[in-house]
Amino acid sequence: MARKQGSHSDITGPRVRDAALRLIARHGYAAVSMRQIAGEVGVQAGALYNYISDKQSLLFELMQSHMTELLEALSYEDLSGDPKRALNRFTRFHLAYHLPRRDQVFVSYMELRNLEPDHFDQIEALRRAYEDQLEQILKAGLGGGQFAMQDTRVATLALIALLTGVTNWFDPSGRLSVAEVTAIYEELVQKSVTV
Amino acid sequence: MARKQGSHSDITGPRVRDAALRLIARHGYAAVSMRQIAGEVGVQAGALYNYISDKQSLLFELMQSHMTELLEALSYEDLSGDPKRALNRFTRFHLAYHLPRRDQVFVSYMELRNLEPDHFDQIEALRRAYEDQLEQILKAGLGGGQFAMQDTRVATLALIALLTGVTNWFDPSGRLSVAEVTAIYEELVQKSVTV
DNA sequence: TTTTCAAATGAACGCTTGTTCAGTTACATG
DNA sequence: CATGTAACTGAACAAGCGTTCATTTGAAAA
Repeated sequence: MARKQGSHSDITGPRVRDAALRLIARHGYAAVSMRQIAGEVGVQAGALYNYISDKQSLLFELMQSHMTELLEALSYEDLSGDPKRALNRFTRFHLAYHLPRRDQVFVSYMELRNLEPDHFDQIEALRRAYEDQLEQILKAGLGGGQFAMQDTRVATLALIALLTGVTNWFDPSGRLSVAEVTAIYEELVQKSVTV
Repeated sequence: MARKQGSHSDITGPRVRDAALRLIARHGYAAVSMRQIAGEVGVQAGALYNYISDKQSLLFELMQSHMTELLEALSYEDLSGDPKRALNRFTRFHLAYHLPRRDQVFVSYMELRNLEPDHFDQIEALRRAYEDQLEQILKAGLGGGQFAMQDTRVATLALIALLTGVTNWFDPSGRLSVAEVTAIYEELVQKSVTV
């Protein structure tokens, strides 16, 4: 067989990335074979190479697109003005963006060690840019007297770990809704740095 | 060659686990081969099977011993009495125990998905027991009026994520000492749940 | 209807994987 | 000094790996 109906390149391409993302999130980059990804898509392994250059690039592109899309989405948020309001906005944004994208988050945070050095550096730079946005808020609040903390950099990393950790346990069909979880995290975050 | 000097079984055994722990923490379970572990120890791959039954059991035993030792160490802490003091003690314990054991933490938190179902269940039960100790403190403080939070379970998971995240960035030769980092985290944790 | 070519197959490539095991070595014991 | 055996080697196994490529397919264009 070759292609079965119509033109496929604009359909199969995204399907390859979707399948790879899901499988890698579940089993890890090294544990997932190209043949598994191909099987999920419904093609032979060789066909994947019409859409990716190699396995390593596939991983990098998944992580890179997650990070750039995250940063772009954040850029639409208004984080100026009152630091308390900005911190709440950041918290809400982070949860709203990450909770529906648990596979992306998993891959982006767990597979860093499987990136080649220069791919790693690129992802790290994007992550750092994201963290810096939060740190700016904390610095503003510290300078303005609304916040109190011993170290804005450590507080930034601590709060991002706290916020991102939600993806490890949140169950959309569980006890709590996204709105309820968001309210809980908002309070924890707010209080942890407030005077 | 066979053995080179003296009896080795009580030396090589721990060396196998040490090498496996370090390599798996760096590269991931699926990415590390038995030959790499053997090479690190200085033996051939076949010799590993004098000390482990198979690769999967090796991973499980690494994670299990980390979790049981963690729980045993925690059992020596006095977490009764004033919830505020107990929470500070828990925070200090968590950091003091985890910071010098970054490889164990990495493996225990990242390789859960590579465990077979019943191994996974056993590790999850141990983790849950650890989390429950923190939740008891939060519940006591909530009942006693020292703490305020919307949900003790979510707060527990959030605080553990915050505390464990430190292992991802802490650098013993970096800007901050363990004592300084501990002080920073103590304040963040304390404030996040205080009335 | 014929031509064209994107999209896929499926076999093959050299290499690595976890694991087993007969054989070898060197130490401890009698 | 001889013997037993713990500790290890090194080869082998079948299976799977990422990747390449000549070939086939079938729908769209002429």
